[in-house]
Amino acid sequence: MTVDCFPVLFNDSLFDMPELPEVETTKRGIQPHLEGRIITSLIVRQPKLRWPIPAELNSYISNQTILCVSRRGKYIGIHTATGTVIIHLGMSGSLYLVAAGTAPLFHDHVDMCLNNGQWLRYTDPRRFGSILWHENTNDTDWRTHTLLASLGPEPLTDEFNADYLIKRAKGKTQAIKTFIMNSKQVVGVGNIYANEALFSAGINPHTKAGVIKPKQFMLLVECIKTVLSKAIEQGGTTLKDFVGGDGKPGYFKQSLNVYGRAGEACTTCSSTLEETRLGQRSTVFCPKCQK
DNA sequence: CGTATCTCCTGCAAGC
DNA sequence: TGCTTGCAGGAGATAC
Repeated sequence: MTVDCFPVLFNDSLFDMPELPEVETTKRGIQPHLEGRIITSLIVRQPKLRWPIPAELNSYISNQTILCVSRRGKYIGIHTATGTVIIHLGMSGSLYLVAAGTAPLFHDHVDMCLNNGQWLRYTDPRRFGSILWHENTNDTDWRTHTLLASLGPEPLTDEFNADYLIKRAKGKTQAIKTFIMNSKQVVGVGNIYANEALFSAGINPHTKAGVIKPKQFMLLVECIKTVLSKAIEQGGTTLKDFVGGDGKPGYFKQSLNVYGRAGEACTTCSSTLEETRLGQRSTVFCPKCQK
């Protein structure tokens, strides 16, 4: 049996959490298997995701050729001539290719059947993800969809720089951590990487965004770019172990300095890392290194 | 308008 | 051992 499988899977026995690097890795992984293929049908076993999968989606995309696959923030777009399938992985979603007919497990909610004997399988235990449809019109593309229209810049582009962030932060009383996690300011900075970037930049997560100095913003921007691009290079990370198709566990987790290390020693100064809550999110920082 | 809180869901861990 | 409870989190919805 030939299983031309996308070689990156999450270990489903462990908690996993797609952040921007995982989404980018997923997009890169599935892209070559999808582009140019024809969608023969869509099998929906569980339509109840964050929003219902459109009931007519199968009829919209059947017999359509996949023109390209793209990413905006944590959204993946699968583009056809008539519109775009918009997929968000939520907190526990994953996408990978299986051989046609592969028996689904309980959380394998959707299969997009292709004309080459492969199915793009969507798995999502917590069902926080979404699969939506944006129909093409004359003057719009998928980025004008309600969920994408007001997204901030991509963190790894030049558009995301210190000048931009300084302007956006001016007068803001919001904590810097929740500020950079707001997708209207910049997309793709999830909880893990927000914690890590603020540690690298030496900024206390509680600091009001508006009082941060330009030089600190320059450093913060660099740290965000570095932490995200490193993770992408390494094929993404997860909260626990990340398993590649070659069977080797991921190793980026081992380079996390603060996330998941509350009560442990700071890698820089050996102080005990503290944990607090910010915006209902676990926040870990070094009280000595991050002022 | 800006900001904080609530909410969806399930798997896992801790506590009894 | 088996039950209950709490927690984790992306990001839109809701409430100030």
